[in-house]
Amino acid sequence: MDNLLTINQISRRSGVAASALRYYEERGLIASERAGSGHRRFPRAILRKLAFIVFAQRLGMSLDEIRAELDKLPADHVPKGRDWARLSGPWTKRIDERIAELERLKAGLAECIGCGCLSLDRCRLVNPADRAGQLGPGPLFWVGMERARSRRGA
Amino acid sequence: MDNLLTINQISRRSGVAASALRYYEERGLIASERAGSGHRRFPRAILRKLAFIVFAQRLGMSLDEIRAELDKLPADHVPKGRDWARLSGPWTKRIDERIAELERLKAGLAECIGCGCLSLDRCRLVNPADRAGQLGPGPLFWVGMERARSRRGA
DNA sequence: CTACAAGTTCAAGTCAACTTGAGGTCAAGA
DNA sequence: TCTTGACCTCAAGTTGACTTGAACTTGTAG
Repeated sequence: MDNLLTINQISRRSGVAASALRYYEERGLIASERAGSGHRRFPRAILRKLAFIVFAQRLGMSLDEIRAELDKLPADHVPKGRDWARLSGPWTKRIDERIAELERLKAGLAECIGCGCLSLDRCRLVNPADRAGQLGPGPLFWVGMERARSRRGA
Repeated sequence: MDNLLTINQISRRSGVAASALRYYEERGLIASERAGSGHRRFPRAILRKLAFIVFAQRLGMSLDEIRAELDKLPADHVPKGRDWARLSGPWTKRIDERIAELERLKAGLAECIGCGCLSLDRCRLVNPADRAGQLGPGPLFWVGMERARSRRGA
């Protein structure tokens, strides 16, 4: 009934800490109205947005990236299924890439390490065409690679 | 021929920054002898160890975990293929879990978000049985979850 | 002999995503 | 009236994996 929820109600329902919610607001991922007292009031639809944020994080996206995605949502109405689907459609590719890397690593457990060829400069497994040209500062692997890629805008 | 390499030689051959190598040594992941000058000299076998470290990092392991694994290597001889294999064997499970999660997330892109059911408290996709009981400080997702799990020793 | 590159140590800085703490406001109940 | 509890802001702290900078030493080439 009550369409506006307090920060702790949202926190409980979403599993996201109140401090994190404030942080998300500060970073522009979510917005809130204010009660007369200055307390935040969130529309129920924020829960769906939070679900999206959590989801995207599990895919390894940074908050900046997520904000950019959320900015694509229509401002004139509460986003519906098709709006969300438009955002998340392209992610399938991302997930597939990640799965592919894992499969490669898994294969390497049997092949590469087992057979004894494991060597940084020769092994196609450990050095899959991108370790040579380092990106940002320091070795950025795994999720790190993802982040570096997006920080540079690719 | 020369069996001992300088830190920059190792850095070049491994793609791991010299500063990172010093850091790894400080953290006990690798060891070095010293030349009369006080400069580090690494045996060539260190390259294999570094390959392992890089590999493990791409699997989302922390340096502490990796060190623990490396400590299981025999001290009485340069580790061979079977030694490495014994370490990395159990990881297949880990990788499979990760792949499974990705598959689940991928399925959710079509199902959950598309159909409009996306909701933190109801969705089996976003809330796969562990978001309720939070672990460490703050939301630890994705790799974060992995780390948290191991930090707590499970 | 003098550069200069390559190495050393140690302390401090970086980044993301939060958390924690101090200090303050406000409304409702005993 | 007093207290409790929920909320606020703002600054500073946390974690992991490094990087960067300052100040210094060594080995080698010209």
